Amino acid sequence: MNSEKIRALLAGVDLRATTQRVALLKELLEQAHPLSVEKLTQGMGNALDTATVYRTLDTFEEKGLVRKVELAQGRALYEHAGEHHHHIVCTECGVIQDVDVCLPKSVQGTVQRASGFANVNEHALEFFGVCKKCA
Amino acid sequence: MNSEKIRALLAGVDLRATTQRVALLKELLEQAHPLSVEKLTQGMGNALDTATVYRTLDTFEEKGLVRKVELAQGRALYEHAGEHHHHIVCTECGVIQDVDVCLPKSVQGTVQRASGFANVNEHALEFFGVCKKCA
DNA sequence: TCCTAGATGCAATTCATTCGCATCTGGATA
DNA sequence: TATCCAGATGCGAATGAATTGCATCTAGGA
Repeated sequence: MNSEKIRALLAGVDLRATTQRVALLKELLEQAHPLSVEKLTQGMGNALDTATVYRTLDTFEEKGLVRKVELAQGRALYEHAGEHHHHIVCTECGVIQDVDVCLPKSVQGTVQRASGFANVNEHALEFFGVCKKCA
Repeated sequence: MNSEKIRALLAGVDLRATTQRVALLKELLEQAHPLSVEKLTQGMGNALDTATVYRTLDTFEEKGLVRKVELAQGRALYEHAGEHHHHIVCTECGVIQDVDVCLPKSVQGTVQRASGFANVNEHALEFFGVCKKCA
């Protein structure tokens, strides 16, 4: 993914293409799985300040560029917001993998009726197991 | 729920029935929904030290008495481990409600085959929406 | 090229959670 | 029932992710 495409992505959501934003978005696109702020920062050679990474990720999330994934104990993970999908986590080593399984479409409607909520917009689904390497 | 029953629950999982454990378990059973450590402590009149609450909840979790629910931003919630169920969270006010919807039984098997994991033991499923009051 | 709203870096802060350690106590034993 | 001690608790200090205040810098339009 070259810089121009990344700058176009930023322009598409009305964000100034700062050096830091380009670097961070590139990192998120290249590492196509959920990453902690620490890993992201390391991946960019510690060039960005931690506070900047947090603020930028928040901005990206508001613009729909990234998704925040709360899987790990005590630290948030972020991934580029491609198509809707879920994850499976190894309870031994913590490795995270995408899965393409999702809920039957009818479920959110069922939940809405059963819960009495005015509407149901999203869901999060994670599986936990043991990966081959750890088994 | 009287103290004797609670002491029996503790004995059933080989835990000493201390004043603190009885109080905490009682609180968890009476408030039948996920609670933060802060709410739990308040609910017991701030009688227990925070560190004790954390340590006791960890112990309860190991023994299968409580389940830790990671829903809120930056703070864990705990609920008495009754039967397997999921939650729906209001994205406006944060209220959490149980839902009895679950995945079709076949899904974990599908995930196992698709992911290449050695086994799939658990899953977490949360819905997000807007409750009637906030709509 | 100039100008400024917005972005960044740095340091200090917040806040949930954990830990070290001295003291206390449940419950088994004599 | 009195004694004893492994395990539990309280307190305070420490940790670590995340946030914030503020001075400085810069992207990008004028």
